Parts: sequence; structure tokens; C-alpha cells
Amino acid sequence: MAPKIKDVAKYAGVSVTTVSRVLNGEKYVKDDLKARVQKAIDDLGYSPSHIARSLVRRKTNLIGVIVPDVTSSFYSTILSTIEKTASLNDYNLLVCNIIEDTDKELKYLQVFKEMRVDGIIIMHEKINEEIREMIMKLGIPIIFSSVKPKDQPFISVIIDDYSAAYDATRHLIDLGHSRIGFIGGDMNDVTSGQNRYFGFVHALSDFGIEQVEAHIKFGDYKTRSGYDMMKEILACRTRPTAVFAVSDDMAVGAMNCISDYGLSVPGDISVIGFDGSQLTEQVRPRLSSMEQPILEMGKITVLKLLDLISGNNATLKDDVILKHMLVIRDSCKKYVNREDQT
Amino acid sequence: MAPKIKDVAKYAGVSVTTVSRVLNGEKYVKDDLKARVQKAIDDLGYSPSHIARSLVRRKTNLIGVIVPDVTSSFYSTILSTIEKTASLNDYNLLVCNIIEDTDKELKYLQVFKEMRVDGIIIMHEKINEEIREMIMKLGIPIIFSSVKPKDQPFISVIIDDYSAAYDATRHLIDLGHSRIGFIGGDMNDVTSGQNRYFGFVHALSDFGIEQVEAHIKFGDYKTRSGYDMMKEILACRTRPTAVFAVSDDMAVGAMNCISDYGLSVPGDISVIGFDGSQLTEQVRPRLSSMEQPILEMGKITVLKLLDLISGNNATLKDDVILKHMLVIRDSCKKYVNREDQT
DNA sequence: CTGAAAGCGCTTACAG
DNA sequence: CTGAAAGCGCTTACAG
Repeated sequence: MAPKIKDVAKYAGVSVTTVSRVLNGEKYVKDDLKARVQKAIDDLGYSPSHIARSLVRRKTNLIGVIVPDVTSSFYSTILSTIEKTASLNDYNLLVCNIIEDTDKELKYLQVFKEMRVDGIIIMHEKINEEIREMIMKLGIPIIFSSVKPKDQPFISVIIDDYSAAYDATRHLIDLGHSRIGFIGGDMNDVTSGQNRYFGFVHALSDFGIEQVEAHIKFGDYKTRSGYDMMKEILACRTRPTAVFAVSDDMAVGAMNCISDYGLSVPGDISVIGFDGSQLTEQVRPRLSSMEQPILEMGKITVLKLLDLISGNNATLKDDVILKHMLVIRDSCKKYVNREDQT
Repeated sequence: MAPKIKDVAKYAGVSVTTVSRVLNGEKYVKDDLKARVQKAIDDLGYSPSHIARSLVRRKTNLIGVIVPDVTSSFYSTILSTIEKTASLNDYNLLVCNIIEDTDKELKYLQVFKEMRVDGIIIMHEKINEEIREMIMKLGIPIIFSSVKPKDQPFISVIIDDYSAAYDATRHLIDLGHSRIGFIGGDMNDVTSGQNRYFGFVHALSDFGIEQVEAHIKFGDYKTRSGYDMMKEILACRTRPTAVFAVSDDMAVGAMNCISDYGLSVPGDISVIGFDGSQLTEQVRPRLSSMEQPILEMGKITVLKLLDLISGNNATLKDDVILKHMLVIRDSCKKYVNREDQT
């Protein structure tokens, strides 16, 4: 059995109170006692039970994290920076991977409650009434990262998805494209579904560009659905000359589809993605993308949560809006009218 | 403040012992009492403190996981299946992301100790003396997943990396290639460095194929290094007609390099990867790969660990060796002698 | 079938 | 500066 504080006290010939004091770096311990205790700790290889400490301190230094899909390039990256920031601040992560599974999510929230985690980070916006209620009842500080669920009082760290989508579309327009396809997300998602869609639509209308319904599809953010949606778009009589997909994964799927159908990116169709995941550099042509500041987003999410936990309520009610950034790579080119060419 | 067991007892008019009993589903509680307690629990919205329970039960249902890099396609996939299996068995994951940072790893092992995790999963094999000692002293059940550190008494769930690499090389040989490049891992890693390298080398020699030193490079398993190593290989006077990279990420880097240099995969150079990550399907051409059974590996790792935790020591000393599997996609083709062609 | 009491391994007033 | 004692929120013999 691992030694306990009592063993250390006995070994050092002091009270457990004194041992506790040197453990917690309190002053008011004479140097010689402190030294004896330290020696006892070293000799016995003692380390305090976090469990027991948590119980009395009413603080676990645990953060529960709900990720929609760790295998996604975007989420794994934001998770890695969340982990890093948490670790730097002596917090540990209880990671829960949810793949659109409300029951599992409820179960995990229950676990978070029983574990008495100090805070929670959620990275999806499919918050139904049941989950919403659960969260409210929990009474645990919570922050949403990269999303902002509809009509919820929760704090988010996000970008302005509407403007980001607008700017991405604008980029294609600036390149001379006027037949622009769109592969959106789930329209039940406000942040990554609706906002990005409306950014796209409004950019089109602001520049007097016609919206072709058949060129507008909605996927689930993953590569596979980007592929499938692109396939449907390519089946149309007239094809778009550019496509905007609201996730890099879908954009890559779209690129693959285009190339599997014997067309070229960006020769025949330009493609722009969204997120700024590492996939953008792993594919050829390298994918232009409207990037989220992923590392900063994860970091700020944790810092903000730690603020909430320590009760810094000043101005904490506000969302943090980070800046998006267009990163141009090789998947988009200027539109050239083929007929003019000949 | 959240209600405690005492509050429930008072509300229901019974002792805390009785409440505890219905909480733990013990028999020997009269139905009417049980009903009253259940009602009290529901009315008060009570849920037991996992912290307090852990303290007395000496069991936390926590598994500490050390991942070398969650943003890697391979590790995020194995992590997701580990999480799934753990969750199904009512275990939770404390996730630690290590990027070759011994200090952080030691710190985390210390945290695992203080947290009194029930078990540990480690997914890298860079176990130096310090870490080894730490692990031994911990006295916590531990399993290595996908790797087997050199000269350590720890149990691993792995494939036969030597044979897998041999078979991957053999595939290229069967396709008629005789100038075969190799992008290996860290030769300090027995599993993914040495074993794969020797599998490659022995396949060559078994088939009487010359080993060209200039075509043999070593990276760090990531896309970037696959790119850089391929660049060095391409700088040689004679180029290989096929390349085997010991991770899919590096293989993709190699493919990208080849294509950036105006050559084609598999037209000019065939490429085969290793792991079977989802990247294989996300790139074009789709990457042939010597695949590890990732999902099974993660699952078995957890189940084996749970066995260890519950003290099933029978035959537990043995590693689990899973089967590798060659998955042929579009990145390799039969070698055709250009001179014969003309 | 039920409850009072001890104990899990710590921290924290309180008293000296 | 130091220690005895209470308490964190549970479970588990033990007794009845």
C-alpha cells in the first residue's frame, strides 16, 4: 500500500498537520521540522492522494471535455491545445468523445457531475432541451468552444462565422467566379450551419450573383459527405466553377470527388475550405481555407474557463470573438471564361 | 450546494446506511424504504460524489492515457476506440498528450499516481530509465498499445511489426520493383523503428534485391518528415521506383513531395504506407497501406487493462499480437521497365 | 432488514 | 510555530 500522510508524520515524528503544512508550502514551519518532513516524504516515496484532497478542498482540478469527434483534424488539434493549456495550469482533462449520441452525452454529463469536475468544455452545438436542462442543473462552469448553441445562456469562444463565410465567398467572387457551389453543415447548427450558410448567401446577393439551388448541398462536416455532396453537384447540367465547403474535411472530400471524376482542382473547379486544419497542407493541391485560430481558440477557452472557475465574474458573460483569417494556398484560381479563351 | 447522502437520508427518514444500500443496489432493503429513498433522491436531484466513493472504495474508475500526439490520424483513431471501450465499461479517461517531452510525461505519471488512476495506457516507446523507474514504482497496472518498448517487462498489444514491414516490402517486390526506397522511423524505437526497418531489409535480401543506402532515410512519422526525406531521396542520381514509408503520414508527405517535383504516384514512383489511418482515403491517389487493426487494438488494450485491474493474472503476462493486413489502394502499380516499353 | 460508528486520506479552523 | 480534533461525503463491517 502506498504510504499515507500518517505514515509520513510517524516517520518524521511530527503531527499530520505539520506534514500537511509542508505539503502545501505554508510558512510557519520551522526549518528543521520542514527538513525532517521532507526527508520522510522522500524516504517513503510519499505522494498525497488527490482524491482525499479533492474531497476536503472541494476542488478536483478536473475539466470535463466533450468532443464531437476526436478523429477529426480540427477537433484533435483544438483538443491538443486545450490539453496543453490545462496542463500548464495544473488541470487535467476528462475526455469524452461523442458521436451524435445524446444518451452517451447525458451519461457523461452525469459522470462529470459525480466526478465533481471544476469546469466543462463542450465543442458541439447540438444542445437539445434535455441536455440544456442537465447542464443548467449541473451548476458547473461551462464554456463552448468554436460553437455557440442557439438561444442558450452559455459563453462561447468563437469566430464570427457569418463574416468568415462571407469573406470566403467573397474571395471566390474576387477571383471572378460567378457560379459558386456550397457545401454547408447542419442547418440545425446555428454557428457552423446557419451562420456560414447566410454568410455565403449574402455575399452572393451583395454582389448580384445568382444562387443556384442545385449547387447548394449540406453535409455533416466529414470528408465522406463532402465527397457525396460534390457528386450531386457534379451531376447537374451546369457545373459551378468554384465551391465553398464549410469544413476542410468536406472540402477535401469535394476535391477528391472532382478529381475522381476526371476534373481538376483548381483548373476546372476552385475549392475553398473552412477551419484551417492540418489537412489543408496534407492534400494536393494544398487547400485554401478560411481559417479559425485553432490554437488560440483552445487556449482562450481554457483560460476563460479557469476565470469562471475562480469566480472572476467581471465581464465574463460575454463571448470571445476571435479573428478568422483567409489562407490562400493552391486550390483556387482566377476564373477564366473558356469561350473567351478560344 | 449539491445535496449529500445525509440530506437524502433525512428527507427520506432513514439512515445514511440505508441510502447507501439502495444507491449500490444491495438487496436486504424493504421495498417501501427503497421507494422512499428513491423518491428522496429524485426530489433532491442527488447524485453521489464519485470523489468520496473513490476514497473509500480505493477505486477511481479512471484510466490515464498517454498519447504521443492526438493530432495524428493514427493516434486519434486509437484514442477514440479506447474511449469508447472504456466508457462502455464505466471507466473514464484522463488524457495526456505528450510530444516528446519527458518532463511533461513524468509530471503526468505523478498526476496519475496522485489521482490514483486504476490503470495506465501508454502509446509510445521512448521509455528512458527515469520513466521506466517511475512506472515501476507506481505499481499501477499498465499496458502499452501499438508499441513494445525495449527490454521492459510491460505488456503490449501490438502487431508483428517486423512481419508487417516484411510483407509491405514484399508487396512492392511482387509488383516487380527492385529499386525500393524506405522512409523509416526512429531507430531508438524497437517496434516502429527497428522492427519495421529490419522487416524491410530482410525482405530485400531474401529476394536478392540490392539495398541502396541513399534511398533509406529516417523520419519522425509525421507528414513533414516524410516530405523532407523523400526530397533527399529524389535528390539522388538514381531514383527508386517505389517507396515504403512506415507511417501513413510520412507516406502522404512522400507522395506530396513526389507530386510537387512533377513526378506522378504511382506512375513514376509507387508509395506504400503503414498504419491504416483515415488519411489513406483522404488523399489522391488513395494510399495503399500495411494496416494495423486500429479499432481492435484500442479495444483489446482496454479490455486487457481491465483484466489486469481486476487481478486476472492468468496468462496476462503475454503480449497480444494482432494481425496486420495489406490494403491495396491506388498508390502502387506494377513496375514497367521504361526501356522495354519503347 | 436496519442503523450507529468507524474509517478512507486528507485540510483547516481552533487552541495553545 | 505546532498539534488534537472535526469534517469532507461516502462505504462497510458490526450489532441488533
